[in-house]
Amino acid sequence: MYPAVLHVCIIVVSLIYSVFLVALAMVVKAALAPVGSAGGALIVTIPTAAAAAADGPTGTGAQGRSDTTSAAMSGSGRWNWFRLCFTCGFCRRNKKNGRDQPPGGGGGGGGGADPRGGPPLPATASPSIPRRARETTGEAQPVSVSADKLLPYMPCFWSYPSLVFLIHESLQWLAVIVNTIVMFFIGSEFSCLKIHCVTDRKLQKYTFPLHILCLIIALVCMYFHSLFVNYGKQFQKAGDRFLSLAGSSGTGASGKPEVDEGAAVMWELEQDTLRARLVTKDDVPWRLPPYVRRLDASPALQEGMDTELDITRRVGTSSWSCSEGTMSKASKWSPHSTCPINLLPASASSDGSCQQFFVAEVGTILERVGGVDISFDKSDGSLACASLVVVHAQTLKVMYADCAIVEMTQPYIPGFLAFRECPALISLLDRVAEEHPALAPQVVMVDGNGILHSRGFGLACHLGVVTGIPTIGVGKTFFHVDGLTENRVKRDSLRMLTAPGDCWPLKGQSGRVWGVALRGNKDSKNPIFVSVGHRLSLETAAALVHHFCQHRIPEPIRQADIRSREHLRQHRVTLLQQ
DNA sequence: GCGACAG
DNA sequence: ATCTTGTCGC
Ligand SMILES: [Mg+2]
Repeated sequence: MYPAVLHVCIIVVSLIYSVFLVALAMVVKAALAPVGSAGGALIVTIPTAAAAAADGPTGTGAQGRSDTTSAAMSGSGRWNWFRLCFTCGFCRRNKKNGRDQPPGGGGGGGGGADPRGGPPLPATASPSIPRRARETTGEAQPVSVSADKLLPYMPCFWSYPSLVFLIHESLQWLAVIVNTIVMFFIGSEFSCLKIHCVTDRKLQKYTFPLHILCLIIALVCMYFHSLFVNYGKQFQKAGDRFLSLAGSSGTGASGKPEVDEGAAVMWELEQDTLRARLVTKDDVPWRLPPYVRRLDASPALQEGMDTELDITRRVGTSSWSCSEGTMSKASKWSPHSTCPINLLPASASSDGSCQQFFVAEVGTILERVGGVDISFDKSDGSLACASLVVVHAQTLKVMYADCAIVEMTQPYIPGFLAFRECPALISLLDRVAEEHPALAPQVVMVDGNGILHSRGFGLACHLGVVTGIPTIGVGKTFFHVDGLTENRVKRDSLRMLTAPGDCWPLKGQSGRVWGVALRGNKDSKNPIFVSVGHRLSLETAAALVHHFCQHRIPEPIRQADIRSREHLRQHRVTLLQQ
């Protein structure tokens, strides 16, 4: 019976909430259009237990403000106010604003208050009300909702899956509403539950008016909420699959992009010709700095790399064959449908044509390590921002950063990432070599695999061979190849990688070592996958990547990721403002 | 036979 | 790759 009641509540609240949100969004959107850069916010205040007990129930009130800098919050309803403001999708709690919760939270006993709108813990309710209220009003920061924070979230608001949005938010809202209702009864002293206990040899009397019920309901809500947050992605995926299934019967054009098989043949040919120039051994003019520690597992890596150089077996199980260019029975294209691979790399220093970046570098010590990444816009598939960052090897400080808004022409097709991302990255590398040659990277870490690839030639190899710069491939998720599956690799990594710097070779069914799973950080339990790009051995690459692993992602790639995303956000703002 | 599949 | 909330520890 109780779940049914809960279910009805969720549905009712969702309906009201959705209507409210749509109306609100339309109003704000219309109001913002002529104003331009001035922001707007709608503020809804709901009292919490402390405020209600101190001032009596004030109910909910809505105030519209055009000048956002003068918005003030009442009492300790701060968190609830914050919650409402956020769920409206209008402002986002950023790091600078986050100081409303003092970092030294242990200083007061009031740290037990539930920030999610649930009821505060009983022990802190009555004695800390005045101090807490004073603190709150005293440091009540005017919450500024500036236009550049507000505008980029409007499209997201519309594109957020409505079912997920409703369930997700309504569960939290239910807790807030129940809290409010119960607080109303508290204000009128409807009923009380009294508990006496002894602490510090002193009799304490606590009064919990309906708090227990409120607590139970809120806990149930929080339970469902956490359940939903955990499995939200899977729900979303299932929903997408269902929708695409339902849609495909009607339209048929949804989901993955169609692969032009003629282009795929051309791409495979290009990969094969470029792979002839690939160098998988150390072939660099500079030396590794002494502070870059070589990893312990080095001998195993070297042995595995050397033994399996002439694999001609077929990787993958697809029936597609490229003999004579006949795409016989392949209705669907697959990245693992490959020609027999000849993974014979060229001998080191086979051609000197790639040396234009290193004329004056002979004998120096490695100093500048680059990282590249591209961020995308979901609403506009062709809009993207490519970024190149150069990080100093010893200080890990950013020496050079460059972003460029680019237009993507090719879709993402597994196995052919290079044909989507390489042009933008090459132009960035060309630009730094031309305009700031002293800052040009000596190595580039690429957000994508190198050798670890269904055809043995991933994005990092491609970029390295085309530009001639030594590259390292760093993957965040595993790319299935040669009988290695993500589940097994993750499980083994969890078992084997215990200390930072631990790595183990990814040896496939054929015995070839495709790369290493590396645990860069003490805290990151899932590894990154380092593979050879160009002109660097696997051992050197892994040691270098580990040296930059302040976080799970090595610093150059991480910075490029962050900066490209931020640049794209700014670009979206300027686009929307004009 | 079908699904998996870096960013 | 993209969307999102929320918590925790250094
Ligand atoms: Mg990337």
